[in-house]
Amino acid sequence: MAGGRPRGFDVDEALDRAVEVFWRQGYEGTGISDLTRAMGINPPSLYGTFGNKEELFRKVLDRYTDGPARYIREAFEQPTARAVVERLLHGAVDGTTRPDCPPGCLTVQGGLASAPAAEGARDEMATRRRMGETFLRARLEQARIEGELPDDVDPEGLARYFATVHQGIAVQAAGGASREQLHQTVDLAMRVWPSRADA
Amino acid sequence: MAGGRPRGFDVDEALDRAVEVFWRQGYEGTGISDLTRAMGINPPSLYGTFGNKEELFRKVLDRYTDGPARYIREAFEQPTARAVVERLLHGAVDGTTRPDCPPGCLTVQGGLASAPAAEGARDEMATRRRMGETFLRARLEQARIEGELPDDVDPEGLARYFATVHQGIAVQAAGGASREQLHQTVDLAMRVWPSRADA
DNA sequence: GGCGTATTGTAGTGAGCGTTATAGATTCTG
DNA sequence: CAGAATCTATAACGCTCACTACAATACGCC
Repeated sequence: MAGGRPRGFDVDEALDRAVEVFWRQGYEGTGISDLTRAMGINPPSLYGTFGNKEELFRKVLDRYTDGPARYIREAFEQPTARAVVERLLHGAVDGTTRPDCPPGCLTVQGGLASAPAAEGARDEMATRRRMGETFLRARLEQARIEGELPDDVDPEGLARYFATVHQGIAVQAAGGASREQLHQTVDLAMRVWPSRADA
Repeated sequence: MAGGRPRGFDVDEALDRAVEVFWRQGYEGTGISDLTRAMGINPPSLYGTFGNKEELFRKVLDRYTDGPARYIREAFEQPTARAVVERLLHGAVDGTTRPDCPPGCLTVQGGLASAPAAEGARDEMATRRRMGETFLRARLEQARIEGELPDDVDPEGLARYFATVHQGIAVQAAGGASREQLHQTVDLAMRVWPSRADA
């Protein structure tokens, strides 16, 4: 086993550049030349290191989950279910309106419709969106068991509502809505949270 | 002025086919060959009749507004602002989950991120999304003046909230959510509607 | 130093993109 | 029927797409 010529670029740094390009232009709107230019490498380096466009995109999604979309995992560390949801939605607002990043959410931008050739990437994005909703639903079920939520609340329906708001925020941000405006929207959305008086 | 050879296809019928293709595959995911195949015509007929891809897409958006998205205009015919919003959101659920059409909303699918070349189409979709929100805001302002809404309500913020839910529904539908599930989501979202007791 | 190995830049692959030149077909006018 | 006008199909345009052969380069190991 020998050494071989060392890689001339930092993999994570290159991934960060790729995240931004896919984020701004979507999967289908991004060409390999856009990526190589932003990453500062040539096509053979890209293919040698990341496989192909779709595999690179999956690695970009992972990097996105651990980076700009870290707020999702962090939200679930909150002590109460209500705090989890508040943190999730307000975090989404901050994450989709960062001045140094494209507006919107990587897993939504261009992940709704696509040519058959991009089906793999589209399905991957849909799966990741569903995962967040599933986690939230489990957290709400736990909250009902623990008494934080009334018994007559439907955790699945409530989780879907908040997921809908979450994704709506991404569309709003992509359309140019401001951070302040969307934080206000989240405050409104939180009014749906069931109070014990409701039941 | 002479007659010339008559057109061998129905323009509106061809537009309907184009609507469905763009709806399913997005603007960038749709090739001219996809369109000509679905419309049953050849490229010169497409270009002679509709201009080019972007002009065709604008005509497709118009046709979509008068067809599958008719519910938006119709919602504003309701007598009260609350009924307008209810009709708007429940109409959106039905429109984005039609069994005979692609799931989701044409003005959202692929309208969030794109290559610079598709900027025109993207801007057009963003503008149309904003229009609905602006109309709704005006209707809510009117409702406050007429006393249907309390004075301390912010029509702009409330309109943005419902627009967020509206667009979130489109993402949910594109991801496979069912009609029943989303109608339930709308019922939850409507709980934000301000009651006079709130103020 | 020489060998094996991994990464590099250059250049190019076939396929598909949006678009159009060209010529034949079909209509109305005179 | 002659001629102008319009739409048609075939075929191709230049360009970009995702992807890769190839040969040169830079390392660890013996």
